[in-house]
Amino acid sequence: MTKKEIAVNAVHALKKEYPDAICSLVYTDPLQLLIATRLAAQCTDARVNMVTSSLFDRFKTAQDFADSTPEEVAEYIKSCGLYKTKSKDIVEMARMLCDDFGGVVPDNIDDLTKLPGIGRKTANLVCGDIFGQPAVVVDTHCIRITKRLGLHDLKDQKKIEFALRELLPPDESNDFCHRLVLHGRAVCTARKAKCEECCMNGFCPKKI
DNA sequence: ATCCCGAGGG
DNA sequence: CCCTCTGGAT
Repeated sequence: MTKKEIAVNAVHALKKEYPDAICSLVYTDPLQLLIATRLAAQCTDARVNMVTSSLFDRFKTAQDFADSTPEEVAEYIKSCGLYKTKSKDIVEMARMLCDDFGGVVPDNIDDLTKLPGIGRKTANLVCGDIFGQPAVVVDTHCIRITKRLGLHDLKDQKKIEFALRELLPPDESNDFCHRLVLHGRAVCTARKAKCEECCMNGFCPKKI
């Protein structure tokens, strides 16, 4: 089976298994998704949702964050880990949003990745979920599962993103990535993948 | 001990 | 490419 055939099979199998490709991060506007995704680094989204609940109660706009300090933001997000860089990034990002983007979250990868702490994963997620653009969100689950499926044997996140872009239908890629996260948590887990109950067991080469 | 919807620097 | 940042859960 070619990589493209495996990719098409995977898209269909996951669509059937997870009909709604839900983002499990809780947010009500673009800025909240931007921040929640930044907080998700090396942290479960369940915990991210716990801290953003009170964080977004205290800070409503980019200006609110810009007027604060990394020290204050850190108090809210400490339990997410990596809190020094995250809190610094969030305040500096908010200040750049206010200074250079009118306090509005930009709608393209190039501008988003100019923001401190915003890399390709977060930028793609925002472009896909907020602005409805074709996006390939390469996170830890995406990297692991697509590798096991034999869709690539790469390590560099950006290379994986572009490799998958060649294999996935543009209008399917965003939902596909969301479903990889759901599948990565429930079945194709990092430690002991539950291949017996996997909907892709029939065609996955299991390159674990 | 190892992993969690990463990003930036060397 | 690699490493580091970090608390919490398993």
